[in-house]
Amino acid sequence: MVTITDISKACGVSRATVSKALNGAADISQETAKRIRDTAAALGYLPNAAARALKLGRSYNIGVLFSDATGGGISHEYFSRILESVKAEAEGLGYDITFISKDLGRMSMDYYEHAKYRSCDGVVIASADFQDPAIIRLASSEIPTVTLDYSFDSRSSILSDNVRGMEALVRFVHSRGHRRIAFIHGELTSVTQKRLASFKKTCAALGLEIPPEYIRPAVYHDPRSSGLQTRALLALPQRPTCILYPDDLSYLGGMSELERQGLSIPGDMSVAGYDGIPLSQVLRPRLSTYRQGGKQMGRQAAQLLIEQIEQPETWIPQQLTVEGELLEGDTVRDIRGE
Amino acid sequence: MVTITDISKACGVSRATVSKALNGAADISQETAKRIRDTAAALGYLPNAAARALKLGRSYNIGVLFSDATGGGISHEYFSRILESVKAEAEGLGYDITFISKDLGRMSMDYYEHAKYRSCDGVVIASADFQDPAIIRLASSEIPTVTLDYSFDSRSSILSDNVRGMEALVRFVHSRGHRRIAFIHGELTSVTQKRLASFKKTCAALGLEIPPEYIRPAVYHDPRSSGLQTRALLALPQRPTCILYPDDLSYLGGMSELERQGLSIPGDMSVAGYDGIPLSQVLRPRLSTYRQGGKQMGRQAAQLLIEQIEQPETWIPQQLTVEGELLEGDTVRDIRGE
DNA sequence: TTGTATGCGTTATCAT
DNA sequence: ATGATAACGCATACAA
Repeated sequence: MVTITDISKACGVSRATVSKALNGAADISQETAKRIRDTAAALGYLPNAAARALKLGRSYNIGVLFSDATGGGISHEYFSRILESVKAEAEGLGYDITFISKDLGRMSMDYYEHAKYRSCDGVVIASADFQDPAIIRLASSEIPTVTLDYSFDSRSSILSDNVRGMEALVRFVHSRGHRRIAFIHGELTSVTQKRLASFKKTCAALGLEIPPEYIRPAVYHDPRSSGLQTRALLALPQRPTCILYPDDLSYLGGMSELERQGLSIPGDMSVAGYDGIPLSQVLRPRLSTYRQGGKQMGRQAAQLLIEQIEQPETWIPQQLTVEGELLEGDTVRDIRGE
Repeated sequence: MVTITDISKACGVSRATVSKALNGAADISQETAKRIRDTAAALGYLPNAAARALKLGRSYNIGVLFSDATGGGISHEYFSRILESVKAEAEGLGYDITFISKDLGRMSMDYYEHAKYRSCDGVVIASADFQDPAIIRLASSEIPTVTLDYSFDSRSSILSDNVRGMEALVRFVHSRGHRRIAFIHGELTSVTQKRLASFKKTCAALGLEIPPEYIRPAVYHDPRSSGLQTRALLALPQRPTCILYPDDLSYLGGMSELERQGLSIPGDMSVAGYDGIPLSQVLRPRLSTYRQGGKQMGRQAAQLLIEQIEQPETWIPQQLTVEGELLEGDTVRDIRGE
């Protein structure tokens, strides 16, 4: 391994001089600096991140936290998109990324400890149970964090615009003549609460009376639970004409149930999802859904985090909202005039 | 930050003693060791990975390389599945994972330099252009590597069984009565060569004559190019009755083209994909395809790599083959007797 | 403009 | 069984 010591010997200068030259310090003569840089390149010198981290207390490494417990594993398209954009943005700014998890090998650590152990300069909390004490500990610590789809007090966060998204969906469905709209929602997180409130508010604004049995609880990204709720909705004396699902993946459970009962989409039942993952647009009929700007969310998260890391003095917590886009798709039938 | 120095003061012993006790050295008395461990826990001590890496030359960190140039970005289901299982297995064995890329911030590095810079103990090369000199440099270096779906000489690798997979597909299609089978293949990588050879060999074994214009080049994970090749196949005087696609995602391009021409699947044209990603089984009709054991491949890759890292003496390069599974799906029509 | 000295937190070697 | 010491590679305060 080539170190600054090797370079200093080769150049006949001290290690301090080499270090300064390599870091572009002002108090090194042009020629010396050039000579040093040239031999560094010739020797194939690479800085040692560990030594630097030890010395500086800065690792140029940011943690990314995907807790699979919530079903938000990396392999879900929505999250892998976010991961990809966080990675791209962070790398562009000179930061590597490392996954933060519980329990590394036989050491048992919580998230905060893991991040500390790796001297992460900050952590993007991309998907997690925000009630988990371990998450709260991390978000309350001195480590800079940015959360996605949840806001901790005095912390930065990137929020998908759930209120507007749900409103757009309901208005769209309504515009196609639907009046009996059911909503299968996910676990009662803050995201769900926003969507629920927006659903009710928009329905009220449109003069729709939604019977309580049209609003049903399920689990995000779990087709099975949404399938069961679909069955329950179909068993009602007065069926809805359209069902909104917690997310695109959950819709697949509903799709199976409708298939099983021989009902066609959207002929016999209109449906809509949420997320707008690529999968949804590959289905036939194309799913009506609301696309969340995952890519932009990831980028912004990385930017906000690194900004906080690099300018801690002037930093102020921010809640950024990223807008999505209605994908009309083909699963909401126009029933006006029927 | 709590360091071993703090513990040594609290316990009235030397730092060396603390270090030994914490690492379970034999030459520390039971009671001292216990006292040290207890106060370490009480003080909330965490080892510092950077210091340890600097001292030991081991980082307990492994790199994962997904070069997006090949279109194998993390957000592709096949790769995100692999990433997830590499991560899970590595973490279970006490290793963190870091993405290895070219060009971190304004430093320009190649893959090898990036891995060195972060003192990675090893690298899983999950998706890459294996002709890229930068990849070759990494795989020829002193850093332990495991490649997926490609073998470098004297290196470990995990291979999906492409020969058997293609054979299974062709035999399945043949068993349904198809004799005019077209194959749209990806770029000419070693994987493609195996699939192509297996395709031809199996066809020959079955007594099928495949005209050269039935074998067409496209690009992996690129629906567009497969769509164009589909169009070309449909324009032939003698159309095939079944088209094999480079992968499930590429099939989507073919699907669109068939839709556009008003052809039904599998009524007017039978098709099959490759990979068996979850998406393929959510489509209607369900795609006939061959599922690659991504999860197992990731696990094995991590195991093989860490084995090599931890027992460099007894290590021998291995090529492990992971078998997949035929998913019959509903896109290959039974045309026997027509 | 350059060099000297020191320490970041850890572990390994060698004394005691 | 325990401790003193040095070293890993780097950056910085300070001296020259």
